[in-house]
Amino acid sequence: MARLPEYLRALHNLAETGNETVSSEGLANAAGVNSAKLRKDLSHLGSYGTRGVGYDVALLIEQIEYVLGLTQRRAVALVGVGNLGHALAGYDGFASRGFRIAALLDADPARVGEEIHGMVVRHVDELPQVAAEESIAIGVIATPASAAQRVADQLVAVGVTSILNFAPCVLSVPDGVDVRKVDLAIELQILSFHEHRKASLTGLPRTGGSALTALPGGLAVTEGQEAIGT
Amino acid sequence: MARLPEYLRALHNLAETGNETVSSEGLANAAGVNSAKLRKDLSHLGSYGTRGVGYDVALLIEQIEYVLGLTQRRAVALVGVGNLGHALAGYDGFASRGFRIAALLDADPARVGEEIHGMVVRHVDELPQVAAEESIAIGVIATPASAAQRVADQLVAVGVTSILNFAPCVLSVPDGVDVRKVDLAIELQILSFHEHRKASLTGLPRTGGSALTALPGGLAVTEGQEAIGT
DNA sequence: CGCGATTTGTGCACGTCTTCACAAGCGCCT
DNA sequence: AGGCGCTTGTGAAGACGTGCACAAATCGCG
Ligand SMILES: NC(=O)c1ccc[n+]([C@@H]2O[C@H](COP(=O)([O-])OP(=O)(O)OC[C@H]3O[C@@H](n4cnc5c(N)ncnc54)[C@H](O)[C@@H]3O)[C@@H](O)[C@H]2O)c1
Ligand SMILES: NC(=O)c1ccc[n+]([C@@H]2O[C@H](COP(=O)([O-])OP(=O)(O)OC[C@H]3O[C@@H](n4cnc5c(N)ncnc54)[C@H](O)[C@@H]3O)[C@@H](O)[C@H]2O)c1
Repeated sequence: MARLPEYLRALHNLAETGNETVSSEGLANAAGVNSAKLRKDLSHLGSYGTRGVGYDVALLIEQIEYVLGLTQRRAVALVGVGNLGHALAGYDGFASRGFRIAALLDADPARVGEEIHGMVVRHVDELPQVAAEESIAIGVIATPASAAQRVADQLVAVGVTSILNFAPCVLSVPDGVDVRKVDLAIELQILSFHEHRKASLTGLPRTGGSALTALPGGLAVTEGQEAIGT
Repeated sequence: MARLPEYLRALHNLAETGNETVSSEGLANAAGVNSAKLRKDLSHLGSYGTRGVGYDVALLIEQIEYVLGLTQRRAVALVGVGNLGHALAGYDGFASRGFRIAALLDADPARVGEEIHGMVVRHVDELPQVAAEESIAIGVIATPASAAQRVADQLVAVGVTSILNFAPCVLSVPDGVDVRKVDLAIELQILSFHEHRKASLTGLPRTGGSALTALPGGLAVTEGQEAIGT
């Protein structure tokens, strides 16, 4: 499930504060989900809880990390060392979560050779060599949208089967290749939508709203963390 | 729906390439979704298509932008002008998608006063004044996780009801406040999970796998763009 | 004017996810 | 040893999202 990483982070926090065990309710709170949901999720990866006690934090971390494939530190290739790429290259959250930036790549000759956080930027056409040197598990695309598809093709060509795409466009990849997208503008627009909806509700409490704003049941925006109680 | 922004982007692309109308299938392809799903989505905001012809691109853009509340350019306050904050501040995708960075805020005195892309960084404690100057619609948190909850509280205190959180932690906010989270590590871990699963399947084709890797029906990871055909 | 090609809008069925509620199990205390 | 409180694991029901398949509607053309 997509919630496993969330649980993992919460578990690490708990481990740091000295907790040995945690109840489903406690962990659910820390991860911001329903406790029944959490129990069902965990039950899917086997039974690692003790009734009356809870889950062993260390054991659970181990199990989740195994399921997520974090037992091996995966190599990440970052393509596009611009505005965003610089920030990503300097992000320590990679290393602390089981990943390692193995290469920085860019197409701009002016950028190639530049050293960022101890890593030298190489040209994107060197991708085959980079992949030969060490197995790239994940490719991160931080180029403009116009170049994203081409970069994706290059990544796929050297055997990368997982891509994280920051460019605002859809990528076409062969079967067996996973693509996940992070699009800032989409997130903002979803928030804007909610703002608009909230404004319509408070502003015109009785008109019923147009068919556009007051949709039947409200437009469901999936995956939202949405208004966790105080 | 959360897919509306995706449609909107595809529509803008189509408009730029001179298309007047688009069929549900065409737009679905451009947005990477099923055509039936797209039609159902669009039908929820009223009927703006013409049978036998398709949808009027310009009209549809207008309608979606209205639903998303993009008719007014919303002001965004960015809190935490560090590594990531700098990249965000320089991102032109804000402006081109209906948003405007109205303020840059940070707690570090060394950062306050710094000028980034024509905007001067102000202290986070000036948030009330900033909010008074102009109505902040959305707050973006790009601070370390340890400060995120505090910043969220400050944002809520000045009336912000939509928050985009880049810090890897769950935020507690009152009812009526929407929070969306972008967590890079989670995205990578989901990809890692798929990598692990793929490796298990090809490596041990017949063992059936442990209960951990070969879950019944496979673990569903929602929202994935996942392997769109060539 | 009528007909066929095309495309939308939607009823329906199916699978998935979510949540409640509770029995079964475990540990602790007496 | 037994009882009691707490917590897990799960069955069942409901809500929800998805996709198929088709009727209704529109346009262009003869
Ligand atoms: N800056 C942000 O905060 C931000 C936020 C969200 C999404 N994005 C998206 O991330 C992408 C990058 O944004 P940015 O602000 O860093 O842009 P940028 O222009 O600063 O950087 C893009 C980099 O990609 C390189 N590049 C171009 N074509 C390439 C190719 N074919 N192969 C390899 N490298 C290539 C360029 O040389 C440049 O260094 C854009 O698609 C943008 O929409 C940016
Ligand atoms: N850098 C990345 O690529 C990246 C990617 C994903 C997520 N993140 C997350 O984004 C957040 C920021 O990352 P970063 O690399 O920019 O870190 P950073 O340390 O470079 O920047 C953090 C900034 O927040 C400021 N800050 C600290 N406390 C504050 C407060 N109470 N109020 C206002 N400002 C405050 C600091 O002064 C600093 O300027 C972190 O939570 C990180 O996990 C970063």
